[in-house]
Amino acid sequence: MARDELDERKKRILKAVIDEYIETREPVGSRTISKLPDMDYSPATIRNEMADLEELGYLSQPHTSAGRVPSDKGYRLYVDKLIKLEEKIGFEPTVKELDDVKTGIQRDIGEMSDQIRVASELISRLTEYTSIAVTGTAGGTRRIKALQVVPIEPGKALAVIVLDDDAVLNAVIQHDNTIGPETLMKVSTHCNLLFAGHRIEEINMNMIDSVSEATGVSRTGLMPVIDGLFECIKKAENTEVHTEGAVKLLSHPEFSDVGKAKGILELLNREDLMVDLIKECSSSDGLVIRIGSENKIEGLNECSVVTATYSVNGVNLGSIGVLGPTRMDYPRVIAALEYVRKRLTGANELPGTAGAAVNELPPGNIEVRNDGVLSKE
Amino acid sequence: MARDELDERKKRILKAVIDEYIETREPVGSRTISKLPDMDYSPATIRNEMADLEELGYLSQPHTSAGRVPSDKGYRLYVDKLIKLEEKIGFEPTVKELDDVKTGIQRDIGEMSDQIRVASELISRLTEYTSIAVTGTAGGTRRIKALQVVPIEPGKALAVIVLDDDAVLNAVIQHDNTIGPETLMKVSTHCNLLFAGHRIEEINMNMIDSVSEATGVSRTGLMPVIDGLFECIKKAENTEVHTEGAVKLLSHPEFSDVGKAKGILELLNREDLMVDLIKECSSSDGLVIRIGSENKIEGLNECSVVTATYSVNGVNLGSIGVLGPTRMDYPRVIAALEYVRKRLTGANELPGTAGAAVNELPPGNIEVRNDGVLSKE
DNA sequence: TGTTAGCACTCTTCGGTGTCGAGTGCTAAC
DNA sequence: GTTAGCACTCGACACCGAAGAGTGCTAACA
Repeated sequence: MARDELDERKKRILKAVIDEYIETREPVGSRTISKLPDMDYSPATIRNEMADLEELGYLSQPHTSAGRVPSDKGYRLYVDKLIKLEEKIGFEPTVKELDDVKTGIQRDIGEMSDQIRVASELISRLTEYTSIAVTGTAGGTRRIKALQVVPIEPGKALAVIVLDDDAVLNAVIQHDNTIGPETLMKVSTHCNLLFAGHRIEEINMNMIDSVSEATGVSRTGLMPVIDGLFECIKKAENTEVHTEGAVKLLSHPEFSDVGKAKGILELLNREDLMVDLIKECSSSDGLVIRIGSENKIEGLNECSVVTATYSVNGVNLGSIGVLGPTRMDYPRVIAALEYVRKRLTGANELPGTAGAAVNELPPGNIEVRNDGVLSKE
Repeated sequence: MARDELDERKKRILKAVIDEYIETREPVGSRTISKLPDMDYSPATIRNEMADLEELGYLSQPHTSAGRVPSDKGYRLYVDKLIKLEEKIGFEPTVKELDDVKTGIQRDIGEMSDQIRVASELISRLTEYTSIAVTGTAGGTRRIKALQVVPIEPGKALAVIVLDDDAVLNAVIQHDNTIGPETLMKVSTHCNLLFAGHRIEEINMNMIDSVSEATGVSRTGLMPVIDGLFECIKKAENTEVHTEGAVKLLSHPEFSDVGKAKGILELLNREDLMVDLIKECSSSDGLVIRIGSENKIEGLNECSVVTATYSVNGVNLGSIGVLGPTRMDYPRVIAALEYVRKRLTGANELPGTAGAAVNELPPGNIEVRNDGVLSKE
């Protein structure tokens, strides 16, 4: 049936109901809607339309004599078709917040994951929701800029690698005591010369043999060093999960039941689940929105997650997800994630995209509508 | 008046009331106490004693016809004088838990603060309360074991320091481009020779001049390098706060009110406050217990904090605090903190104290009593 | 003198009842 | 197709009374 294609009035009413519900968290009645500006219908008409919308599955009623509440399907339509573009990007953080982005994101050296973490913190503050940052799995695509092996004491050394995105990694090397410090330095210099500019997985036996030849250290003697380098990279690849503003969940009345809140906070601590949750959504380069039961994790059925994946220079930095009740301020969350994308990309001065990033709206999920004045107070 | 010195029977009743209250969280009535084994008095007698204890400030009544609830003063006496030694140390973690200590605490190299963090996690799991780990301020007392300056690219280098407790620290050095990589290596070697074995604050102008002389780099040219070293140490000194098991707060019925829970969880996120809270208690080398209003932080008046400070080889590693409701299982918390102290000290093989640590009970706060069989089911 | 039994009293908890109001669905009129 | 009117439903809230836990006090007892 083509009945699923709503007419304009139904869409307007649905949007009004959802906007209202997002704001008040009260089931909204026909009278409330009919009183809105630019809503020129009587409560009775609205009632009929709302009954239709309920039949179609976009709204539901907590009990017979209550107003209507959006269903997951309703929210889906809302984020896909009903939110206007301006609502999404008409949004600017305060000066203070901008400063934070600068000091946080623009620091030019150090762990790249710091950037995502700071961004996550910012997003949590901007949206007043919990944000989850997942970094990592970028190691494979990054190149070695410099490396050094630092002798610590007999049998112990420290491998230090600087990657091309200025991340500094180190790992301890335990070697049998046959290599003296001077030799180790020579190994270090040669490895640096040979490996710089390459990705870690490009290191091959030829290179190792060449180092072996130049330094007089046997292949097996070199292995602990090579292992140390790999361990560095492994550290960088290790996905890190960072949650920001978890307590904010408690501000939302949907979690005023401690048991419920506890359940979700416990899920937040399950790093494996969070990685799945965020990563699963990060295939696309845009925003992905998961509403209520669309989340596969049990216990998140009353939550929505909006995820954005960030990459700079083609390097995947990580993803940030915003977690809140399904009754979430979607426009604001989308705006915040896109805003930070712009900053993050701009801060790293990727030529050609820095300024344009804000216009890169998520593909597919969002569509611009220019009809009726669906303004929201 | 010497009335504050309670007779044996009052103490027994007080302890019974507190034990009972800790277990059930119900105001405890005279009948309940009189039914306990080894409590050979009628409810009426108990009632009289309880009335006295209330008058003395050790108990209080939520309302006229309710049972009694311990006051902060009551808990104070409880932890100071009433808990038996066996209750405190008769406690062993499971095999799984022991493994965790081993893999976590015994890792022989890396950031020392990891140890405290793992210990904190363990304590939270053992006690089912929230634990707060504060590390740091140890940098000043640690010595440099090895250091290295790694050239990264023109104008940029990386300072790496290994301290005598095997902590590895690094910081980025930005220098004007007058020092070439070879010279930098020479500087590195000379600094390593001169500074190894010293504490960072022992580095003086004489040493720097000596490096300057040997390498031909001017004093001012060397300063960025020295600054980088200091920055490393600053990183180590930077107190880090790590909270474990914050969600567990929500398990306790005293925080079933979301507002209350939120308030405390927000406090937990305030690193500055947590550092104050934990550090303030860490002057002594034993356990410090702060009950309810004894905590200076407003909003923690219904909580107790038990803090232990850990040091190995005279080096202060940090402190761990356990945060829970005043109705906390003090014996268990004390046991857990002492148990971990033993492990932490043992793991680092401090001769002479490893085995004895468990007997080092906190000075002053705890006293052994051998009277009446105050057994607890 | 210390202990205990008995009893009246207090105060919370909880289930039941009644009212109020918001909101609906339906019908009939416009 | 829209709207006014009206009966109906159902949750929220306040009120009431019974039940029960626990107390303080008094008087009797060892």
